[in-house]
Amino acid sequence: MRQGVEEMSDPIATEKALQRFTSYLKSNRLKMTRERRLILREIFDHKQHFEAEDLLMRFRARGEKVSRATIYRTFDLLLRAGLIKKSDFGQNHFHYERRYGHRHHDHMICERCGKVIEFFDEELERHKRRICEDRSFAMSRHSLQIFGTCKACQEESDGN
Amino acid sequence: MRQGVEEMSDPIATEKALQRFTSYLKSNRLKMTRERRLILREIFDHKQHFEAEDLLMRFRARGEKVSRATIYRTFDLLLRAGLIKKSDFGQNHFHYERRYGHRHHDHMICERCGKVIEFFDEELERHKRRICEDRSFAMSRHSLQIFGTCKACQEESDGN
DNA sequence: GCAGGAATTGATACTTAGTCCCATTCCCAA
DNA sequence: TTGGGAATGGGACTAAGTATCAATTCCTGC
Repeated sequence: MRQGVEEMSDPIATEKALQRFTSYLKSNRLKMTRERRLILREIFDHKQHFEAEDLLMRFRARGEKVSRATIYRTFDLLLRAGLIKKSDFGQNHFHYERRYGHRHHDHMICERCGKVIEFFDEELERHKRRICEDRSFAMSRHSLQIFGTCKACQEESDGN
Repeated sequence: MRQGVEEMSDPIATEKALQRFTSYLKSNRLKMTRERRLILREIFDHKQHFEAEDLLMRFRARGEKVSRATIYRTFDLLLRAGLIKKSDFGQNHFHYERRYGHRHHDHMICERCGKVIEFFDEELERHKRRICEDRSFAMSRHSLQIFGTCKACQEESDGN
């Protein structure tokens, strides 16, 4: 399976995220540690989407000592700080994506090549809000995934 | 956590589902077995939503001999036959729901009491289709979950 | 109705993702 | 600079789901 969403990093965003994380920690009387800094940097300096195991492997490959437990614990903090987002792409583990400087969006997932396409549609958002209002449901978050076949894969199979 | 969606069974639907499953099996040169029948009946004679472990426990409680492996294997067949649907409600295991005689719908999940509210909105569906068309993405299925607090839970916390 | 081979099952071992535990180490405010 | 709470590592553990394989069941053709 090929991979998708290789959008690269922005060093300024990384610094801002780091600042935001530091202040989140401080305001909760938690500490900034070497490991937490490493994890945040690894996330914001690299591709948009990532997974826990994936990050662990990258650290190991570089000989950087960060344990699996710390990775999961830090993800949890980053989620609370609103710096990352957790989503389910239909596999048996979670996918994450960095969030700082990224507005909400939904996903299309190609079942053939695994590519993840982000999209945003204001009208769709309005609809979701309206549906909740109609039913007096207080929405905190939502998650929409559309599975199917991307354009490239459709063309590929047409060609054969 | 309280449970939601207790919509009860319709014996005619159960029989139709059984017929459909039998013909699906036949056309794939697979066999109808005691276990497969039991599982399908258990699903269609009971509540709309269910989980693998949940079903296993119910069989065990009744002294009915059906193994975990068979349950998962049968779920897979029922999915292929289009008789059940698999969804993710943000826990670390999958939830399923029967599908026969049920049109597509989305879910609201109350983060406080665990209730699952089904809803359907034609305009929202049209939107999803349009978004895919605009991007030449061939949608096969989609899944929308809205997380938040249901009306009852909101009122409960207002009262305190 | 029966035989026989393919399909299915159950039990258990295994895998994978993620969590728990706790002794040791690290951070940082005073 | 230091004291003590916070955090870490790493291994044990859990939970959901999958693989294996010998034993059993189904069902088609005779």
